[in-house]
Amino acid sequence: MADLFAPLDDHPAYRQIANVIEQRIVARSLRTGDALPSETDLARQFGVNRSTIREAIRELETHGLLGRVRGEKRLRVTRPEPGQVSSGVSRALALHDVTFLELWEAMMAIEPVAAQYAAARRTPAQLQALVRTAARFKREVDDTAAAVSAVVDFFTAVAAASANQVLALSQAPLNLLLAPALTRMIDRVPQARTRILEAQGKIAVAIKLHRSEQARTWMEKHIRDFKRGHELEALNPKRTE
Amino acid sequence: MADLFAPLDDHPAYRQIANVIEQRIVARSLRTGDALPSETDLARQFGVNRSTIREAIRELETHGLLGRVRGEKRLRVTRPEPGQVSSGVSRALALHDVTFLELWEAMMAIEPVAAQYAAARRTPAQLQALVRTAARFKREVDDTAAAVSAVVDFFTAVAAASANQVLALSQAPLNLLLAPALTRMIDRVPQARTRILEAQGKIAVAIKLHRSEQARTWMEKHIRDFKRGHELEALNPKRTE
DNA sequence: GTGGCAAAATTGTCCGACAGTCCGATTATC
DNA sequence: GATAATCGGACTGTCGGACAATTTTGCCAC
Repeated sequence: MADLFAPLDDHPAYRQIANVIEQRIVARSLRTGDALPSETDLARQFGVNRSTIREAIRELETHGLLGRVRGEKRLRVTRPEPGQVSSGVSRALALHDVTFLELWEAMMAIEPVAAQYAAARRTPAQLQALVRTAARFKREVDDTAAAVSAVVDFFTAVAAASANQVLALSQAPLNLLLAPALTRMIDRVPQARTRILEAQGKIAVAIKLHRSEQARTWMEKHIRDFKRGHELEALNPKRTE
Repeated sequence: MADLFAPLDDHPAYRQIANVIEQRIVARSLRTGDALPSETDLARQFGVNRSTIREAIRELETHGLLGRVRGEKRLRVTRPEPGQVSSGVSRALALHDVTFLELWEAMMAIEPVAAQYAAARRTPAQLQALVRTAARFKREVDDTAAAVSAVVDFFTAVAAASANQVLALSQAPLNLLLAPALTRMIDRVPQARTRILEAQGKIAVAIKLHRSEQARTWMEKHIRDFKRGHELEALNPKRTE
């Protein structure tokens, strides 16, 4: 049964101010790139102290709605960068103790589709970027950290080539979660590196040739391999050294 | 070619402090539910002014890492709530002007899979919640706002029943973007309401009976309908009244 | 142990201040 | 005339202190 009265929570001034400015930004009344008035000026306009304004600004800054270009002093309205947003999401997921299986299922849902659209729509530049990360993996295959980073970048490149911001932004957080899991796995499962190398090659070719179906299928196999690898890793004893 | 020197960016004190505290939280050295020291105490520990601490805290608060239970004064370590996180993501996507097609493709990737796992793993309680939102849609089918909200909640309920936090969190932002698009569509495409009603029924039954494949298939049809509806809407003239 | 109460602590907000730095305009230089 | 050096103003980051409102705590009586 719903209560008759909702508890009223008084928002402190800094939050109210943050909300007001946020609404202006979302409503495009403040547009991307616009410079914000100075803190002193804002304090005057809102009729509060500068300290209060600063707290409000911090809020918007961490949301990625405000930022400053390097070396500049004044804040400007910014569009939240995918990297910033996704790192927040993956931190949240990490704190919720997501299992590898949960991560894997989500990857299985998203990555193949991204690959499929990437094959259909990639630009030459995107293809090139993708091929380069694949080459990087091949080159640095023995340096675990570099190899893992290359794998992650490969996924990112595929998502970027999909020309779908929603997919790309849904996919980005998965990468950050994948990295640690993959690091463990790649060291303990000998065949992992070869399989990844092969899969990346097949996927890259499919995307190059605009073969949507093949790109999706190979990406599916690729991801499925991760699960196999993870299961194998669980069986193998830790390397003790 | 790479520059010889990278630009050095000095992080202001409030950001450094925020980072330190954040790391402690992520590393579980500060655990969920723990109360944070008072601002004065933190200022002493970090050797900075209380104002600086406050700015740092605002940062962590908006990330959802700190929060306070209603009516309490002291801050405690909190796990970022999915709702909070996803609203940030969808705001970011909105500011990036995602198209309906992008949204649709992402839904098409995620929702059917969520339905599939929901059918496999839903608890009785989750099923009940899901059935209730379906019933709510049926009941309020003529109130556009309420109907749209019910549709969104139906998706949320399915994702929750999938027992996969990653999928659920990937799916949540899509809802917030779907709502406005759906509102326009449902008013202009007469058959939309009936189709949604039918699809929700089929999906609910499939999930009830643990029929994974059926759940996924029906969800696919359901989502596909959205695209059809969107195309029809584009053809139809706006209702002028 | 429980309830009640006064004292201490804490948060939200304000005020004023100052060093370091960025920006724009003015002036000096080639 | 174009460019380089210079200067003052504006702005941010940080500091110190202050105060009301409210929460938390410690204590006492029951």
